[in-house]
Amino acid sequence: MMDGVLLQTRNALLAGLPCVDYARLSPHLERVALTRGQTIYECNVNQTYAYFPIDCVVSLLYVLRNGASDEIAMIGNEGMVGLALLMGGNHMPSRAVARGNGYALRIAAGRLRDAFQRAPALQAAVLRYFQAIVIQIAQTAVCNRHHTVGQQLSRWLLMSLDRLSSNELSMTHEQISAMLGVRREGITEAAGKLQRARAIQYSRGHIEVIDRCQLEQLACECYEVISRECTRLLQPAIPASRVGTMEAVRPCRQSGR
Amino acid sequence: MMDGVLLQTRNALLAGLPCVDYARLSPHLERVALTRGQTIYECNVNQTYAYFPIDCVVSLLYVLRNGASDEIAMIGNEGMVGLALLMGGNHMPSRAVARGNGYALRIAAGRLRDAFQRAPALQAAVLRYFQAIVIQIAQTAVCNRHHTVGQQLSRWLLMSLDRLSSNELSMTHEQISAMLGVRREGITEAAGKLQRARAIQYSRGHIEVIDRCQLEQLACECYEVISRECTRLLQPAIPASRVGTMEAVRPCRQSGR
DNA sequence: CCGCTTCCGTTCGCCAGCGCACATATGCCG
DNA sequence: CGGCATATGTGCGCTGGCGAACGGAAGCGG
Repeated sequence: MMDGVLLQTRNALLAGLPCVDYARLSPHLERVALTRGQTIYECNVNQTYAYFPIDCVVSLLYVLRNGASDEIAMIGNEGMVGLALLMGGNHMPSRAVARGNGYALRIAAGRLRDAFQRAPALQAAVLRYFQAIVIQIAQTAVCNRHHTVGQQLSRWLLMSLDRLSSNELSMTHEQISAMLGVRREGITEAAGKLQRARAIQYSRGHIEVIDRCQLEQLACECYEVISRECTRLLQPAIPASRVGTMEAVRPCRQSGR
Repeated sequence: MMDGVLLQTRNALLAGLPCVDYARLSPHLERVALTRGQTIYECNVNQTYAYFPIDCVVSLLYVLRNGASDEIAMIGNEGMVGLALLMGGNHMPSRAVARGNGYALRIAAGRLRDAFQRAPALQAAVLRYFQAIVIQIAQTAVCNRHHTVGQQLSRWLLMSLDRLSSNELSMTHEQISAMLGVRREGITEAAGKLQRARAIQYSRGHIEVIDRCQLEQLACECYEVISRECTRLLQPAIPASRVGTMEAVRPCRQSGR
């Protein structure tokens, strides 16, 4: 429990809270290990805990009747998993899955609801984050409709990178295809192009991004929008005294609109 | 202003509030006319008023750089327009457009924020509604990826019907195509099939649904999910004393999951 | 070192939807 | 009633992505 304090500041949402609010939550936060592929929430099942990822990414996945799936949002240490629990719906028609091994801080639903009511800064931060998620989902919808697999893959890689501390990720083409809701072959082809363009490099479930800027060129405008809105909505909530705890979250891009 | 009370109860979100909270808002609500095609919020511009539709539908539209567009959510008298204003982001990268002539109640941003903080029931209702919107957007994303234009058109018609008091709507194929993010010809073809199947009937910008059940058969599972979650999330907030004011909102379907 | 599983590469036929072009048809307005 | 803008119908070639099938290749465990 001693390392709890250190760990909590690694989640940007928590790190951005004023000390007083943070202190209110702190005793109820519990560090838990998440394992690759672990289902955190099942579809339409009440969410009993909320999770604040520290060093792993969680995907919100829609699964259709015919087995097809589609990632609608990804959550890293910039946010939290379990919004339905604060919104009052208690559950969602989507599944939450950990995309890698790592840790998260979890808190019981009731405790969090309580804090949400009493701590205005927490409420504000969560609501702003929630808006960021909405924008992410909406942009995904648009992207699904209008952009090619190659563009979507680029966007997805960039978004993943923003939520990881390294520029390497462990996912097979098969797994990525389930996220983007396309065929495995489609990913193989698109990834092949990116590799030939020396933007990425991969082998048997390990992908490394070696030219991030090129990836940004190849991605559609969706990435830029999501990225911009995400920083806009998360930044202001973080007091100056706490900056420096979330380097990994900040994307490297610098372009205007 | 005398008819204000009557009108307010025609918006389900307001109708569901306890009298005390409703009374707090009431003096600040102002009836405004919305005209077909009117832009209520422009992209990335601060939202200064929130709107509670009474007898018209508002679309949230994403517009891409190349001019393509895509409806990500539709809002009728079951909800409100202007969530970004309560979420703290103040604006969204999408546009809000009125889809027909009608009325809405509007309230200044500050007043609503104030009430949101002081009236727990309002807060709860809005948050639950917000979750319903999220689900709608997410399902749209999935639908965009996996389903045919015909299925999507059926879903879209059903969703529109649920938000109108009649089973007739004024939209050209061209306009619908902008909503679904497809070609006009695609809509013409899909609508033609629906008409030949005697599910709908249309002519020059007027579409009438004549066999709703068939439409439900032809739509993808997305409609069912959105519809179910929408009623789940809106229903419980409405005290028994107020029921009967929102017949038009309730869809006619009866199937289980 | 061998065999097996998993992952990636590639091909082929197919089709939904695109973009374009143009042919009607219908209501509206003068 | 006649012209005109708008709405709808239809055809054509094209392409991105699908589904299925199969071959090679890299790791892993025995």
